Amino acid sequence: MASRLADPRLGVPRAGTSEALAGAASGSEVGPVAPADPVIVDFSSPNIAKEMHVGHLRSTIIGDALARVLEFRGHPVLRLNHVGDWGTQFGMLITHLKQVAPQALTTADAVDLGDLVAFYRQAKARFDADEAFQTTAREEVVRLQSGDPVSRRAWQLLCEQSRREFQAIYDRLDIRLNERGESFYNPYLEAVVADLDASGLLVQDDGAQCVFLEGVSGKEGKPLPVIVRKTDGGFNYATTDLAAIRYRFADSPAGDGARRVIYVTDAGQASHFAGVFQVARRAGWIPAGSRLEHVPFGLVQGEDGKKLKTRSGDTVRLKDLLDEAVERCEADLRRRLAEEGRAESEEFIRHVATTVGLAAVKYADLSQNRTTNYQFSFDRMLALQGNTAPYLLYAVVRIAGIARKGGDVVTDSDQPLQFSEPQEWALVRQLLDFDAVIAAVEDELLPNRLCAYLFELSQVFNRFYDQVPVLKAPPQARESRLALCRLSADTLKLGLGLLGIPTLERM
RNA sequence: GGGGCUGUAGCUCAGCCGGAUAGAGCGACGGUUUCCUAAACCGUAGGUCGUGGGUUCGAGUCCCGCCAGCCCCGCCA
Repeated sequence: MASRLADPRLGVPRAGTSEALAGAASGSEVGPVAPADPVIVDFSSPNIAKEMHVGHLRSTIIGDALARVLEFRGHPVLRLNHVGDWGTQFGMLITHLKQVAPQALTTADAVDLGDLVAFYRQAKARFDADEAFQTTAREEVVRLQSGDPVSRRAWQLLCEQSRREFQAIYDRLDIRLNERGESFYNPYLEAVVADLDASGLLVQDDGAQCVFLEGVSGKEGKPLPVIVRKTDGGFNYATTDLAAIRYRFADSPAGDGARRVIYVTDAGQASHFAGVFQVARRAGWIPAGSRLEHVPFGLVQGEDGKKLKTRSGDTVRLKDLLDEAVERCEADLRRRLAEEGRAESEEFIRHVATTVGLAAVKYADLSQNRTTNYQFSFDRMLALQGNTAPYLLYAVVRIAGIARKGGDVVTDSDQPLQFSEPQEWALVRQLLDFDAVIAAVEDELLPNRLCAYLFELSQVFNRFYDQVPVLKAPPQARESRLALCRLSADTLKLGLGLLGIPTLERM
């Protein structure tokens, strides 16, 4: 306990160092310290010219939390936003815009993202219905991919427009990401196919170039192919994903030199990644001892158990969803303040509502085992009791209240800590589990384990708070209890921080 | 047709790679406030772990069959 109080890392060893000794001294059993291998977390990944929706929310929140945990453990983490900024869709969109809104392709800010989404929809409809349009669109893709300046400029404008919109969301959620879209891998696609050919994996089938998968059979018992070059000579997303894997594991400067690559996408892509991973492995692109992992998550469903939609049947925009969470939170806070006769500044109310609202959205998502579908409910996530963000944040607030009224805790007190009550021991036991939980999350990539731990910690703390006096305790017990409070607060703040959730002093 | 995921209390979910009487929250019912924010705490009721077999000293957990829901399956990403 004493060593934890003096340790800003709360007993979690940093990978690749000998801090495991410190962990052992405090009685933890984290096991051998992993080397500080470079890790890539590929997450969020929205598509240009489309709006972010709840599907991106899960990837963004889970990916960010995993990246934070891995960073905290001492790994150099590259957070990659593999945005959909390449491919047939741009042929469609640019062709359509050239005809109906050419200014959008030459002038910045001529259209906003909402317009783009509408244009995209129109373009897609024409593409599906009109063969001539389809041909023109495909030609446009070829022009873009071969670097035609007019196409290139149009593409850049579209990307910038979308990028600003995405960034607003990321800023709001405090998410750091490096954009490296599909287009980045364009120069490597030829080499990928050449490599596969050289290793004898490439097979010409039905006009397309494929690699046939081992152990996976499709219709009529034929092996399932991964198509890396289409009949028309173009590449597709599998080629891009392969190029990305190859680049990410390749040593610098021709690559990222990663030793663990993590993809946070919906579970629907599981078989796609399984196929692509197998091809990459057989091509010899994955160094021995490296980990290549798909971190799948389930669908976000409405309370009816179906895919989440607005009342009018549209997909829910992420921005609207976050707004509503904050608005509901603010309304609830104002009602509560009125009931309690508390007067708080507008700034306080806005700050608390924003923090709690966004925390609730994040926590609701992270606290579930990601592999299952997840039922989205404002009422449940904003509930003040139960396994929710407000409950955890409230525990932190209670401790802050003690600190305000009880002064500072002496960090290097000569007095040995003394505990007598079962509630104290329960809290001690829970606090000492923190490092093992972090190690488990690092290994299993399941943020809900950390959530469950923090919820239990809050419960144990609330019991302690309710049943054991702190400030009114006799001097020696008081010091020990204040130390428990401080370590509880530190653990909650650090743990929530690793989930991307900031805490409050008052709420 | 092939493959994947899921099925645990009325509801939403845990259950950490088999180990003791299956856990939590919500909801229901009943309590607690001259005291550090009651956004809390305490208690009661509620489950043949989808189903049928098998492996094991021991299965919610592993294997097989079946049923139900969702998702994926050659040139979209």
